[in-house]
Amino acid sequence: MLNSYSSADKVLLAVDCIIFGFDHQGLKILLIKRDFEPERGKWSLMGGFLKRDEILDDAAIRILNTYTGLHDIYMEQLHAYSEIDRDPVDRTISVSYYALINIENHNEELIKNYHAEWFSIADAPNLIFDHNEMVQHAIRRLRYRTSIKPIGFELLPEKFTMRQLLELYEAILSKELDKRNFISKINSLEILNKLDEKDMQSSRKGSYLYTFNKEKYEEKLLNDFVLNL
Amino acid sequence: MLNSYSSADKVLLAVDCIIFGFDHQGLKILLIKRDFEPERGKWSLMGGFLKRDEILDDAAIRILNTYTGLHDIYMEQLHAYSEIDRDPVDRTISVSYYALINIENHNEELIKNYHAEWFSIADAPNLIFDHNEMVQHAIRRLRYRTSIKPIGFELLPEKFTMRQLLELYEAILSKELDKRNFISKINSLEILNKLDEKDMQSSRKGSYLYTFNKEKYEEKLLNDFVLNL
DNA sequence: TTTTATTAATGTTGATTTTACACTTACTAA
DNA sequence: TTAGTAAGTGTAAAATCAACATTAATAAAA
Repeated sequence: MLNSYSSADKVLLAVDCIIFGFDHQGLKILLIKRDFEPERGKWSLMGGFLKRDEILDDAAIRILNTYTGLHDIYMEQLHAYSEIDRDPVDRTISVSYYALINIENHNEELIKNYHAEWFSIADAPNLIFDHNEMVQHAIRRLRYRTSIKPIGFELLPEKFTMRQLLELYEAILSKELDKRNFISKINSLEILNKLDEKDMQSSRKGSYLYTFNKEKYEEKLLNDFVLNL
Repeated sequence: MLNSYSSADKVLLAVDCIIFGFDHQGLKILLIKRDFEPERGKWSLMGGFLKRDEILDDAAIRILNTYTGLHDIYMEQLHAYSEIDRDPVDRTISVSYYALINIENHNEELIKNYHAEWFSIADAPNLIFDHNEMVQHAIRRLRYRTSIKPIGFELLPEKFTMRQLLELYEAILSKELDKRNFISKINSLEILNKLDEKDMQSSRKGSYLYTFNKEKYEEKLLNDFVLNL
């Protein structure tokens, strides 16, 4: 008798994505200006509804792809939000995901079409519904992840300087780090390849460029560790 | 126009609870034998459907209360599970919660009526749907929580011995801990009150009983720390 | 009453990790 | 040639962690 759940209430299930990027200005999130009611014209996370034949992870991937054109992005489920009136239209439960992307890689055109914009974490506008809370939650999770997994591959360009990596960690943890201690800790992880090439933008002397050593990096991703920065 | 979501699919939303307890045999979970189809007679987590006028946290509290009679229990949301056919009856997304309870406190009668039973983590039976995965996930989360928050208040009786606390941590982390190092680390947190009273069950000498210093304990709960055990 | 058996309680030391800290180098542009 | 700028590098003191064994208290048995 496959109808024993008939008395239970069905609800809408949404997925909202907190998309993190990083550039010289610091940690950023990608937001869109809603072009439908309610709250048309207000800023919002990127979201959508779960489809009947879709799992949550795929819905998150679909939504990210719709607004950025990106594939194969690191995403992680965060939390389900269920306040009764969180969405005034209909009872909607939202499951949030966060994604880490290389800010240079997204599709500019899509971003424009959707009235999307990157905002620094610090001066992001007020968001609709409970999206502010979702963002705060995502930042906490990202900070935690930083302490047990290496980070950077997803948020930095292919080639990057030590300073960029340092500033990324500083942005995520929102605290200053000691340059020498940071470098020696990162080096002890052995996840970087030092290139012969230098980046000449930042100084006359130029600073060496690095890439991630993908094998080592992924090995570290598998086994949690504690990285005290 | 409050009908713009009309095209989206609605789904059933369930809540499943992983209920942890602890006694001299170690870490346990509370399971019930399902008395309805599908999978009648199989072991399962305690679950139920989200009601239209209810938030997820409250649904979890309600479900826990239904099966144990307990109120005011530490619970934390874990994860949303959404595989298409995870429940063969109808498309159901389940949000899992885990709870920590004092195993002595539950209502025996309720447990009996529902055919519920405590199982050691190690030899719990196979569970329906994706409930095994939920349990594994909950154990990982519990382990993590142990490393950044004090634990015990919720799982131990009011008065307990150092040995009990040690064994609780050993059960959660599933590794042996050095007794002296453990005691000095716990003492350095200053979250325990040592009583004049002794427990005479365990030895001829008797061992001192402790209670948690609620204020200090909750202060530590607020501020994450790292407890390397 | 003495002995025995059992678990509780307790501190130290060496090893490791973390933190704090400042000068020299390399290069370009003036 | 000089001046200016960020890059690159090492050490020592402090804190924390990990390993380890003996004595104390008591009840039960002899």
